[in-house]
Amino acid sequence: MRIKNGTPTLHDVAFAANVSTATVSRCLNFPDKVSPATRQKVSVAISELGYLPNFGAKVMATNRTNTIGAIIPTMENAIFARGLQAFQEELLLHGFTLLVASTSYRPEIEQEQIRALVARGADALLLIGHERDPEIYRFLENQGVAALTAWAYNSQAERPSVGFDNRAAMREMAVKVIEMGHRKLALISAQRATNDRAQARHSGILDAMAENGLDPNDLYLLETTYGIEEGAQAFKQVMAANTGATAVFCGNDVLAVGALRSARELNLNVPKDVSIIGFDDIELAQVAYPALTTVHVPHREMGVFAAKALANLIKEGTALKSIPLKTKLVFRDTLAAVAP
Amino acid sequence: MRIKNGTPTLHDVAFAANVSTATVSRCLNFPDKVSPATRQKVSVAISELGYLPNFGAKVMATNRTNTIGAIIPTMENAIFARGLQAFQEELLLHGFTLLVASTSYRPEIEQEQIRALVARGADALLLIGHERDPEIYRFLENQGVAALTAWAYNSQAERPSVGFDNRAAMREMAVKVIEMGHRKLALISAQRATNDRAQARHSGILDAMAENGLDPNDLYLLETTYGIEEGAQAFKQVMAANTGATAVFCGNDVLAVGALRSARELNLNVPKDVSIIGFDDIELAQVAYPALTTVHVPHREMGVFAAKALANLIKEGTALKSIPLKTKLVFRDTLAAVAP
DNA sequence: TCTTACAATGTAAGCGTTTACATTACTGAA
DNA sequence: TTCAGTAATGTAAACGCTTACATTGTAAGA
Repeated sequence: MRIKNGTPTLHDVAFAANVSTATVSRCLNFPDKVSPATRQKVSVAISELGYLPNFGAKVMATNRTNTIGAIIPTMENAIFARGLQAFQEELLLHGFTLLVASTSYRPEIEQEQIRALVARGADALLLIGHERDPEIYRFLENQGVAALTAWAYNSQAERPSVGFDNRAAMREMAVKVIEMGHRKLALISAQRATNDRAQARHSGILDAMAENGLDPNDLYLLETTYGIEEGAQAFKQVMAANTGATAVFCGNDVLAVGALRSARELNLNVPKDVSIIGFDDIELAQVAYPALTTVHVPHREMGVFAAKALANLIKEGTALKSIPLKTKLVFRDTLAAVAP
Repeated sequence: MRIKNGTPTLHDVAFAANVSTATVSRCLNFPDKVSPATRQKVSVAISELGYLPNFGAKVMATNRTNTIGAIIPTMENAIFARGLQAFQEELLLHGFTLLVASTSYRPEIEQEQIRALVARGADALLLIGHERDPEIYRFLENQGVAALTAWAYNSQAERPSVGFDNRAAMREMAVKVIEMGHRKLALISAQRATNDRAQARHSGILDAMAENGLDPNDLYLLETTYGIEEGAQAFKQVMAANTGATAVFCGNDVLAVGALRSARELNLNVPKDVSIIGFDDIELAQVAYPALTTVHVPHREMGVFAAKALANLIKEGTALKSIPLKTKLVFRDTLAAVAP
């Protein structure tokens, strides 16, 4: 049997090294199951032929792609970009490759993408947030594809997740804000209907208000989409609404930075006239002027943990379990006590 | 023949629909080659069985994964995150999935990743920058995997790329700066040895200086790695060097924002005492205070074009060709004429 | 009515691995 | 020596799809 024409196959290597295909395969996958002499012969043949195992054949035979899919809203959001980067780096350490899809925060697209990545042979999936059609979970189960949720942790959720408690984190921040004398609050939130993190953050503020005997109506709520410009617009609306809010929470740093810009345009002094609070602690928060008070979220850590959990699941069969991560309030220059 | 046990296969569908496997396959891949009646029968069988084509078998039979790999320095850099996001979105429109790997700007890791993605069956690759070991290009050719370069365009480069002329863009900016009276310049650059974009930007400044009869020694050059902190450090060094530089170019906006922070700490007024110029025009540039003068790069556009080119190559065989994109100077608040 | 052409479908041969099982080659103990 | 036990290797059967080629069915033209 000669080398036919195109790329060399296992057979070609076996022929060249004068061994069987099984031995070559073993050399590649279980080197210590083969005698050193044979190993040597085979590796010479491999490099001489420039052999590279055929991916499809391997997948077909093992039913594994060593690929893990991640489905996130968008990489343009630094929090996901950072987490995904860490996720990918850790995956690499375990011999996995990352398949990426994005949803633009649209649930129906997410469904589609989940199916697409499963069809592409993803061995497991990383998803963002808990909330989704139960049917899709059934689908994943049927296909035998595990999914881990990130960027959200909820002790009540029955599905494994690695993340933090959005509600508790925001509550903690709100308690501080209220302690500083703020009584009229505002929240510029992301769309809560399709985003359980946004929902939780809102609830967190309400929790803190209730604890301190504030009327929930003293929180002026406004929803908008993601973006600096959107935050800027929303802030102007908040101010125009004239609710007397002295502290404006923002669902994330990007919105907060937009709000900050509007405040400057409105000639409002931050934090003297109004306090602005972000969430996430991305680079933007430090760079903004004044530097943003915000909630620090361990994005990289989340990615690393998620990758480890998924890799261990696939390689060792270690069951997924939820991992709660800690957030931290970071006080910079946009929050001050309310003037007496 | 019954459904064996686990997941249903083409055979099972064929059996259930009472047709041959070939017909089922055609229903899936060339629906119009099949009569409507059969199509109906088959699709009923498919949904009843919950059939999903086996990825490995498909790959093996077609020798295509419909997967395209991208190898970038890091997603944490907003310019790549944004471009990659656009790339992925466009890929999806063409039925491809994105495989992501990152290099942390390390050439040896890039090599590894190129091989890894090819081994993982990527139909084509997106790479950043031209400079790399010729051997790896030979490898790609042998494997029949096309590669397109992005984030760099160089009319002399023999390989196809979609991007912009870093050198010309920086030259254009430097010409403006010099016109404003700046005679002593500084550049906080990324590592040029492993980054042809950084190299080109440096050359661009030198070009402008030569055109205007400035001595190349009047450019104080400092190399550092990527990061706000790094930019801040570097700026302090530049000032400490006491070269009399009145305009400090930065290899990218992130470094520039760091420089800006240091300027504030040093009680230097930007742009009165010193001008700072960035590159990329990411969100940070608008948010920084004062807002950064920089070179706008069409990152999303680049991703979209790259995806289109690669998709057309794989589906239609359209040869890759280089696409030059335009940059734009954006003047904000960190550049001013030198005081007379 | 009989061709002819073409549309619809079926048959079966790959595609290149992995791996259970069979075989052969060694080693050390009796 | 011989034999048992183990280490090294070989044989060949999957894995589930696509597709070239063969066959059958159908409509139009003579």
